Amino acid sequence: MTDSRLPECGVARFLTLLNGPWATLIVRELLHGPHRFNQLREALPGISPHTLTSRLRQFERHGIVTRTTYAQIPPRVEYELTPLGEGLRDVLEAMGTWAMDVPDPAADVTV
Amino acid sequence: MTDSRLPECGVARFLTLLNGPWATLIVRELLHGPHRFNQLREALPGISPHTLTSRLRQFERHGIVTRTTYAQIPPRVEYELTPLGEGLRDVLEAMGTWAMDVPDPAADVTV
DNA sequence: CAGGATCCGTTCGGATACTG
DNA sequence: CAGTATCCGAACGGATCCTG
Repeated sequence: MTDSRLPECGVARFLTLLNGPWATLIVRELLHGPHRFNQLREALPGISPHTLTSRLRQFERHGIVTRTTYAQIPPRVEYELTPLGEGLRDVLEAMGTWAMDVPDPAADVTV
Repeated sequence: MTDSRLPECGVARFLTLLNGPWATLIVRELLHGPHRFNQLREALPGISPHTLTSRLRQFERHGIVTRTTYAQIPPRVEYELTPLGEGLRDVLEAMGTWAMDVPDPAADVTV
């Protein structure tokens, strides 16, 4: 579908910005404050460095997070939400509270 | 990652319920009222019947939409949001309004 | 410690053709 | 009209190894 899906729709834009299952999870973690790379890895069990880097870089490009490097040995890099990224707090909260009200259908074979 | 990602987190649950780029778009369309199958197809340029059926069926299982069949020729089937699905209105709106405030970075090669 | 490079598997979705 | 069946391609993510 490339990206031709209803561009006038904010929801579609949101999905482009936070695509992939890990995106929102990472943001959610950053809502707790600045994190270092490995801090995020520990907070997100199962995520690979590849994926984490990928999402983080994308967030940078969109101005959702900032990357701060401290020139020291060993290296230290911190990721922090920008005010724009902070704005996601209410959105993620809305998503979360809604989802928790959905009963569990138990079986979910999907497709 | 299967599904072992922070089950206690509502956001993760949300992503499981509305997975895939089309999911939220379909719900958004249904917020305008009941739709027939082909009505949704027309409203969502580019979606394939395969995908649409897949998402719709998933929504049914989760109690987000209802499927009503009218025994007539030609067949007539209507999809409608349940009260649970209606609850997504505020969530999608929050997503949309946030996303529209994000400036366009122009280049977005992703990964 | 932070992350780039590769290779590969899974999933989601598109295309097409065919039914009740 | 409203799907279903099949095949296939693209994207996202995991695993592993290596580097500044």
